[in-house]
Amino acid sequence: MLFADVILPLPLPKLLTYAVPDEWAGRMTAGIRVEVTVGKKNYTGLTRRVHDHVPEGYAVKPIVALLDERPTVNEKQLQYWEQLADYYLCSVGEVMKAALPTGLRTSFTPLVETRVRLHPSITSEAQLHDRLDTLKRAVNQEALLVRYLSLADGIRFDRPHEAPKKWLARDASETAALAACIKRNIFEQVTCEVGRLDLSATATRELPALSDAQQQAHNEIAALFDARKVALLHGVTASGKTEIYIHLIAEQLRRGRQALYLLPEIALTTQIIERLQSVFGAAVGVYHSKYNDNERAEIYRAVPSLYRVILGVRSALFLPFDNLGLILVDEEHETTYKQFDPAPRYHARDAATMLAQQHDAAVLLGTATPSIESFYNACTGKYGLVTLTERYHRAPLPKTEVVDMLHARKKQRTDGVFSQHLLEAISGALIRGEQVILFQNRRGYSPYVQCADCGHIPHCRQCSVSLTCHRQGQALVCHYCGASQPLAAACPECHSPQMQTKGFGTEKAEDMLQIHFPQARITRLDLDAARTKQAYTRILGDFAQRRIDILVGTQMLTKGLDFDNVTLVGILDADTLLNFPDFRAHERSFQLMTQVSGRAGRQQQQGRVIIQTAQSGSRIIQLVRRNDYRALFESQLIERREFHFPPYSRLISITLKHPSNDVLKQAARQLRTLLIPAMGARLTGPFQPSVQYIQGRHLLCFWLRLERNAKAAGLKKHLAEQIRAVGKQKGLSGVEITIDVDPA
DNA sequence: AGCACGCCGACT
DNA sequence: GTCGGCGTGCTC
Repeated sequence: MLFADVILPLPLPKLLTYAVPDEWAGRMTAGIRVEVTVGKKNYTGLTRRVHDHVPEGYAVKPIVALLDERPTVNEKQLQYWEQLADYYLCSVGEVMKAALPTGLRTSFTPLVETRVRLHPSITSEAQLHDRLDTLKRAVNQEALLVRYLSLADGIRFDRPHEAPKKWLARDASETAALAACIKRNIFEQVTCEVGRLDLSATATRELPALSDAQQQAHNEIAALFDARKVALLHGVTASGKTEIYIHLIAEQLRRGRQALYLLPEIALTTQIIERLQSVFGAAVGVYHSKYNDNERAEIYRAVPSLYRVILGVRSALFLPFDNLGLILVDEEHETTYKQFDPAPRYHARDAATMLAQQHDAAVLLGTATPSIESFYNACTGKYGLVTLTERYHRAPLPKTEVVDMLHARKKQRTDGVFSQHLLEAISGALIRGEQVILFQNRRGYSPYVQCADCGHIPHCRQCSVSLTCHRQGQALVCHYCGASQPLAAACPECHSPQMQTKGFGTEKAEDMLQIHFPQARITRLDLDAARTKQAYTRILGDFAQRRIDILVGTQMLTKGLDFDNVTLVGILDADTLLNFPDFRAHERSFQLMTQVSGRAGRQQQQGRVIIQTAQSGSRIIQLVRRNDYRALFESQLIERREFHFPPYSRLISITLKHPSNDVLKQAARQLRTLLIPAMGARLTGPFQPSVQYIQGRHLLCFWLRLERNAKAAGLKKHLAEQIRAVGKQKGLSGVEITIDVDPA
């Protein structure tokens, strides 16, 4: 008698065991999708281990159905899932949910097409002519046959050409004629499975030539790969990292190995897809959250057989690679690589190094602004560092100017949110026919509204945040729960009609800009303007085609887009970045400002960056101005060491949520009591996060700082057990506790 | 995650 | 006296 331990898409702490019916015993191995019953419901699960240990203490249920002939998930993948579940403190089932495309967990429907072919009773030219003669004056039917023959491009009677019905019969009369032909046994109809994948790309270009600097960097990277080291490529913006990537990928393909090229969600544009396809043709597969369930399932299936290069977002790490030789993590510093909401809360950069170890594959992290963690790893010798200090084609780095907004306001050298200095620079650029990018890291019209008479600020009913004003005061929106309401004309407290918008977001900036430059073509690029992928692509396309003069947007603008006519970048309000309540605020603001600055400047002309801030003396602002990453790194290290933050500790954040503040506090006290004996000073909290309740639930947080050594694994296991124990206590079962290992 | 079980308040 | 609220526990 055989049994199988099955991974299920449920938050269960362990696997469930099912009996394998004898008829399937021969085919049963790990990694096979099965349908099983849990309680009263059926789920698609995945076999992990097949064994003959008879389970005791419960009645074993049989596997209901076998969904695969051969494993859908290979042994390497299964081990990878377990490694991630261990590291990120979640169940293997939760990893499976992230890893297996939904299309493979539900019924996956292949795309079918009705096709038409010559009836099998027609086996020779003579018979075809006989059948044609029976048509007599049915001109439509005859025309159809002629079209079929031209589509077929020559007849083979043993294996007649199958023409898609939609190509043959394009309107009602042709459809009627086709039906008549089928009735006359001239044609027969067949249903065919067709793929959804577009495999039409062809390689049209040779490998790009590398400059001396690129070649040098390439050679250093190759040497690090030989030494089995992760390479960190620190290259200034527009230093031509992509050409190096293409060469490294080509080398893997020559060795018969696969390459995975990871990008943050938003940077996966047609620009980069086309660039890779032009060199590698149909060997390039793209894996993206914008594809639907069925398309993703097909790409998954095509990875071992068809694709040699995968360009994808973080979930592409879970594709069934059989011979992975290289993982590129571009824009390594991007926080969107960290999955936040459902578990597994994994970081694609770190998960990539784990995957690479398993495949003995090389890893290259690329960025203009390395994360403190990665640069630290490079400095301590864990990673190897490769630096590109000059821009491609020797284009100069942009010149950065800082406008002290406090001073400018005093001297009346401002107009609304703009300094005269910035307005003059924009004006100059427009006159010269050059394009401008303006960055404001806040969407909406204004971050809050306030009554001029009583000072009242409308807040969200469910979350402890002020409501953001959108569409020039047409709506008040909560950025945490999404709730939206119209902005009342009068103050809800004192009925004064003086509700004023305070501060500014991208919408207000766009409006005010249009007043200053009525002739200019101005467009906004933020989450609201680019709700769909089409809208996003259209705006970028219009900007690239110079149909837009000024682009105003949030960090969406910063993601590695290259436009060759942008000479001016304005950062409208650096203060919102600098004052963010987070230990990474300075690192982040340096990254954002540097990345957005990198959009300025074209091939031979130096670009210009203007930063507006009330904190012109801020060290971070000075470092951005000098483009001094090293100094940023050194200063951050001092802070991180003092407060025991990463890279000097492994940080785990624990968040408790509950509608009742009292229940929440009790749960937090309990958890602290349970953890303190083993954790001691490693545990801090509970403390209130900057947003105290979200969607009607109060929040409390803990921080756990673990040593960067082997002891961490034991403590992590202990943490998970104690959290489960809190959930089992009477009255506390409703408290939701989430663990975030290495929070972004 | 779902689902059943069970212990308390408001109804015919 | 019963209906149904959701807190609790289990799923193989």
